[in-house]
Amino acid sequence: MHPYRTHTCGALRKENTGTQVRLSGWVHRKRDHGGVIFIDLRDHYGLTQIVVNPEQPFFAEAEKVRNESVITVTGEVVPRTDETVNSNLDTGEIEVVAAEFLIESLCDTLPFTVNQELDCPEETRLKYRFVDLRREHMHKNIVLRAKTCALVRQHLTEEGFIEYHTPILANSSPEGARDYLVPSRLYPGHFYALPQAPQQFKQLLMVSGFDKYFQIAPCFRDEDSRADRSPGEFYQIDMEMSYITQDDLFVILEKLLVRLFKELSNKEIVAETFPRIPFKEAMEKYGSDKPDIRFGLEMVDCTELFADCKLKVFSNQVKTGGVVKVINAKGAALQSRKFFDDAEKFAKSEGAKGLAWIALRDGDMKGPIVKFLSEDEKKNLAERMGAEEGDALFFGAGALAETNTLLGKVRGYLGEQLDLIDKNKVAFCWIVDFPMFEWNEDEKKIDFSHNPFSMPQGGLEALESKDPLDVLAYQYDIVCNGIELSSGAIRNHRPDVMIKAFETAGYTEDDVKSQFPALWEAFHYGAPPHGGIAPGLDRIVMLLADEPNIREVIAFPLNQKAQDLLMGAPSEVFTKQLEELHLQIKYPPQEEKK
RNA sequence: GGAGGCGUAGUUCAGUUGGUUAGAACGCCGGCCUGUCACGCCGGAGGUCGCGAGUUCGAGUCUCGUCGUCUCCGCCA
Repeated sequence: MHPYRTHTCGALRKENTGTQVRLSGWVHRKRDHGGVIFIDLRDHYGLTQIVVNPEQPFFAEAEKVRNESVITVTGEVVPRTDETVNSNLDTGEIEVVAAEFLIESLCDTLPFTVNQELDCPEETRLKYRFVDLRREHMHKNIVLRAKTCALVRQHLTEEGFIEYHTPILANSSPEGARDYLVPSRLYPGHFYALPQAPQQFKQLLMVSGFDKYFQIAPCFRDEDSRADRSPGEFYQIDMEMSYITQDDLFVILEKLLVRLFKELSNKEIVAETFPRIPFKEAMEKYGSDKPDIRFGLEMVDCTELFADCKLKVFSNQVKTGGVVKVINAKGAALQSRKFFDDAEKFAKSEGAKGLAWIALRDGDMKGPIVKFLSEDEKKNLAERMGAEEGDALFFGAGALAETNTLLGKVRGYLGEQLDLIDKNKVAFCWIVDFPMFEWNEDEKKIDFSHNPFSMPQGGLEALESKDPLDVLAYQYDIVCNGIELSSGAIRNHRPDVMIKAFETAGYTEDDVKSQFPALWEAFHYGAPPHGGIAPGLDRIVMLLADEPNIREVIAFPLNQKAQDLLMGAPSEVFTKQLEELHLQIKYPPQEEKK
């Protein structure tokens, strides 16, 4: 076997002039001038130009070698003349003149190009992921992901955290997402479940007397995918701490996230202490519990201004307990009629009955609804909204929750259409004070609105004295640019408070005991107050890399239908394997086995 | 489970009111070229227009169905 490289393809500089080197890598691009061939040789580290002269015995071989074949070249480092220096390359001041040329392995005709990143179907990219990952932006993303993990470990270790490993073969949990099950060979009819999150384990570690826990934890959920949600599996930066308040935790997480974005992206962090927005306020102002606060367009309640309005769409809502909410799109009055029509079309596509609007131009209010408004109503509206010449107002009217959500979507739409979103900024916020319970209209009962293990604000006293629907929880979300990075909570570590909370949601003490035996037991043996959070690693890397799709930051993602097109998972298994596991397959009617 | 967008060469796309042999760029194959760096020039191959049915003298184009794919809703710590 011949020796491989002495240097990488990103290493050589002018100072290396005159040395004999050996480089190995992929043929990134070839420029064949007949008399001389230039090869851009690529490896993980960079590109180096190789020169092959015609008198060499391997010249014909070099002419034939296709892009993405792997070669090893030996030769001298030669400085480039001033005119031929390539300032786009780190190694652009030199080139290597080939004296030996070895083909390590050949490349077939490619399914898509590596040296030009043209779009191609994701299906093809996933099937040839090993080629796709060679492309610069994918290669960068995966490296960025590794850097993110390294920095998380470094930072959290410096902050006194310890990384733990929790089981992958865990137990099925009754609430939450659908589990991935693993059949047990030793116990017929029994199953492990892959963890949806190491939630209970990390809480048990706190009870076990450890203090600051973290884990870059794989999580498995059998749910459908989205652009920002990978199917099947994803990673969380899972954290838990004892003796901590909500505010303590916020400071710790702010430090981590600010450091990640400062060191790994060029983006401007809008505020290093993230605004804390109560859930209710977020819904009122942004119509979302994951608002993008890189832009304004906040919704303002104008309900009472339209109590006696001639426009029935508004006044009827006011009379029947609904609301009228308004957005002031500053400077949008001069947009075309099509702009307003499109906005209404968007609102309708989201389920709105319509989208009223008013444009302030030529010193007056213009728009289809203006004729129904009195002078007083116009004046009060303009005052409430701070509306001036050049602004455009958009209206949502209806039941409170639906109007908030709908107009919130319109807000996002307008933010994009009016180009108000600065892609170079990252705006974090905390959503706090989530309600502990919510009303389940279908089943006519009170449900937990998020995590049943959150500590209610005010503890036992609040549960006993307040209307359950008014009880808030120490439950919070961290949101970045309109993407939810994580939920978290100060946990409920008191069995008495737990029983009361579960009773409120219609469960008995026995339910708690039987469904969550480990935590229930553990909390009877001295449990410290504790809390935590678990920001999604993939989503963070997605934001750092500015990728719109989470699969762009995962080396081998499943496709939308939870298939691995490269490896062929999921696949059928041998009958013997099924027998060992005491399993029999019952196919759905249309999919009889061939 | 539901809705929408898309589906034409290996890849990205064009393709007129339905009308002759479906085009371009990149890639591939062959030839020419000694300083390029998205090298250049000449030539060539490559297509079941996703699939099936229908309307029509005639369908890439219109209709219906079906499959695939992406996005969204449902679902989701």
